[in-house]
Amino acid sequence: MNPFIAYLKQYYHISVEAQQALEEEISFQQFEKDEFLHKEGMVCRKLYFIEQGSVRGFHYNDGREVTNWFGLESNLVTSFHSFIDQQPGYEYIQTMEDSLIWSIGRETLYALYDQFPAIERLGRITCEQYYIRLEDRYVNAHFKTATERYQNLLQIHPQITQRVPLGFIASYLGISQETLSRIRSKPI
Amino acid sequence: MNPFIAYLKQYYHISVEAQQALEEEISFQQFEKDEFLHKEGMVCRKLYFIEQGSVRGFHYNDGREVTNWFGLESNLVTSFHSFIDQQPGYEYIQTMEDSLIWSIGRETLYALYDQFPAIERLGRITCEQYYIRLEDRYVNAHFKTATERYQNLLQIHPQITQRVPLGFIASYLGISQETLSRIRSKPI
DNA sequence: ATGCTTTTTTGACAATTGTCAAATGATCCC
DNA sequence: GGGATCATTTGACAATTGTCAAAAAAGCAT
Repeated sequence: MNPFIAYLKQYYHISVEAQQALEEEISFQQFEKDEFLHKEGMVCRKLYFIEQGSVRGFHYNDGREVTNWFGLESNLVTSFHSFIDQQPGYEYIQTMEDSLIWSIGRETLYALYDQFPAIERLGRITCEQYYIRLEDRYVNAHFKTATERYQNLLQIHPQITQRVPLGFIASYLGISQETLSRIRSKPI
Repeated sequence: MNPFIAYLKQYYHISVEAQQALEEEISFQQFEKDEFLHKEGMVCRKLYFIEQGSVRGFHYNDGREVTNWFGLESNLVTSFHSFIDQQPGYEYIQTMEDSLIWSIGRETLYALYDQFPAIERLGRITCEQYYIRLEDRYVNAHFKTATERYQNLLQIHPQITQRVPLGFIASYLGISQETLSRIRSKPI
């Protein structure tokens, strides 16, 4: 089965018809490392599903790149604010490795919401689940020390340090690269 | 019109039938300052709408209270993680002022989702909008300096310093009360 | 392998913020 | 009104983290 559909079905069961309709509307693309899925100033029209590989969302803050989130295998990603309100945003989405990625257009998705309440339910449920994740991320980022945040990240994504440059991770954790390097070299 | 319903209708138009069904299911309650809407270890079964007053969400971190969010007039609030997954959580919700608050039960809301796709759409849309707010909050909290975060808060909620103790605000901003006091006393 | 580029580490110092303690100011309640 | 409680400010110092600069290590292409 299509991995995107299989992923969605974890959250809520949908009818064969709804599933077929979805399947017809999603498209597949291969990306090389460092390609952009989305850029600042654009309106984001697609919701992506990472089958394999990894991407990051980042923006510029006082001329510096700030990595805001990572998307690994089996993650839905989009430039959320831009996608929902169909406004240009400040965010970039870029692959960090060669990646296999599925996507569905916003217009298409919304048409499916009209046609199949079960698909809209899926939309609601995944949004809720991603809200919870973001909230956890927020609490972790905002109220824990840099060392705790790093250890937390290692627990959730043990492979991440093998796959993602230190600078991106430091930026994601909200600390300088030098500080992260020192945290890593410190004895436990 | 009921202020809760009026608030929801900003996001998406619903039929008179759906509106009546909603109206029958919501209930009203007055709370005094410092009352709890929800406590750690409980499963949160209600979604609240603040007509007047203010509440905060907080939890304990190493024995210290940490204020995670504020809810003022015309805000939907709940202990999100607990409400969605119906699991006990670590969060408290407490009023900060005498408050007028509407609520709807989770079971009831989900029954309405089954009956009226338009209400489920409303659920999806509000979740999306609250996701966006949380993302903004995340970026602001994580990648800006304490002074910038404070000024940002003043811009969004100018009245907040008149209504909320400094300690809560400091905790919300992720800094110590003393640091916030010094930021405030500093010349612009 | 060799050089070239990128990434990571290290050092020295400065800036920011936290902590503890005490003083001041505000509010509540009887 | 006055004492108790709570909230805010201030000071001194310590801890954490950032910044800049340079060195070391790792990765990549030819």
